Amino acid sequence: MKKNNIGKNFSLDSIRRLTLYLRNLRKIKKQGIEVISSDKITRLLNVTPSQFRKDLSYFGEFGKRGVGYNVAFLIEEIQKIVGSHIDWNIALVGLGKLGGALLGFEGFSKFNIKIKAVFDSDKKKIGKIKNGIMIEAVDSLRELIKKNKIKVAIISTPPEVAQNIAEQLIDSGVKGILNFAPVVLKVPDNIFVSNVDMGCELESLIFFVKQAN
Amino acid sequence: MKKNNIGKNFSLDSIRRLTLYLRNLRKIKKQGIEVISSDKITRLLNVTPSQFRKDLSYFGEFGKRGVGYNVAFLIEEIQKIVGSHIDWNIALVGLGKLGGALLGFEGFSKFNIKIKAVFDSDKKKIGKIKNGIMIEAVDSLRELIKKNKIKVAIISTPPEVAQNIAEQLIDSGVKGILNFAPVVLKVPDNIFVSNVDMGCELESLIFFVKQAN
DNA sequence: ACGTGTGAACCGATTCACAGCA
DNA sequence: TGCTGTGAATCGGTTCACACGT
Repeated sequence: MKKNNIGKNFSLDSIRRLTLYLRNLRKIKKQGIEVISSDKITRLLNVTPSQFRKDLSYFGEFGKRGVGYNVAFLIEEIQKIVGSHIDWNIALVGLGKLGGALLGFEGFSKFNIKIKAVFDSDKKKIGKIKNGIMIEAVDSLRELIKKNKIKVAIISTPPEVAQNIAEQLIDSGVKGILNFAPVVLKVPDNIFVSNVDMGCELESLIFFVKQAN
Repeated sequence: MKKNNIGKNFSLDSIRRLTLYLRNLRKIKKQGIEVISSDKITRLLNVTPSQFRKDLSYFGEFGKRGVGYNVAFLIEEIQKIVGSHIDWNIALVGLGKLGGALLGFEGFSKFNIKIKAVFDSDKKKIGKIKNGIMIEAVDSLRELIKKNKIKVAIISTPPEVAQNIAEQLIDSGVKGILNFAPVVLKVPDNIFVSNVDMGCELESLIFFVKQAN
């Protein structure tokens, strides 16, 4: 039995898939299914059974040979692995259209992610309350990030200011950034950045569609 | 000299990077820089020089040995490769907060991507004009997608209806889907789907932040 | 017999290192 | 000399195939 060989072999994609499994296991549980095999669950997910098993094997043994996985148990265990059994507070910087959409996005709460602080530079917005949370001035970003010990933030600002915001965030203790601004952020090695670049995404999709005629 | 060995070795990521190069080359051009080496440009992009050169090599020879790349020329050539020298019409299905943000997203126009049709099922929205485009009923999706010969669509609907919408789109000739709904779409092999799953993205980011303490 | 867990084989993408040309 | 273009080497992630436990 191997346990917690963290940092060994698993990739970012393994973890992304774990979160995907988690969401789908919850669906499966709601349907009243109590035990499921790697074969059955992965048919819904565009993942191979062996990849599912391998992803889990990095963190322990959760199944029963000859039987499959107990759905409720596996949900618990994956939650422990990815950490979504505990609330996690994040910040959102830039409350334009996209920021507003992210603030209202229900998908985060499924993972116990709470947007705890929201920042914008527009004086018309500052001080107002949206989705039950007060919009703060970017000027108070450092102070509030530190005070709330926030470690993860979303950047949905215009591209021109994204690098500067990133630096302020990192300076205040943030270790992970989900970046929606279409720029490549320059950050130290110990900071995790995940980019969602919708323009590039769509453009490369169009490329493949053209290729295929 | 090798040319147009399309379908040979390049990956989805190669193409994504090409679109990234394109955007950054435009910035570089604006700064008045006329010639740039793979080494200089990739310093800004978290890409290695050899990867930059390899990505381009799949499509031709665009640089001068001992010199570098002519910025304006390279922009032209990459535009030809990814196809953003010609307007490309897409559809948007689901005009919630996220859909609204996408409709107003300026990043698409840089790649000459135009949202040509917008659909929603909310009767209060149908018939209204937003960002200069009329919101259509989902009931007329098939008809309008066919009529406008739209090949690429964005799904930003609630997860429950995403699969059904995808099927309608594919049925009407759509070959590529950018999916924001947090579900795994089941589609035929010849259809390209790119998923943007913000919940999973953020959750896996949190995982790595936790790991690192 | 059945499905997991996992080392080994495989495969594809990245990086290396150098030949080739300005 | 300097930097590109690219075959070869390397690296890492996925899949295979089977031993193992139930």
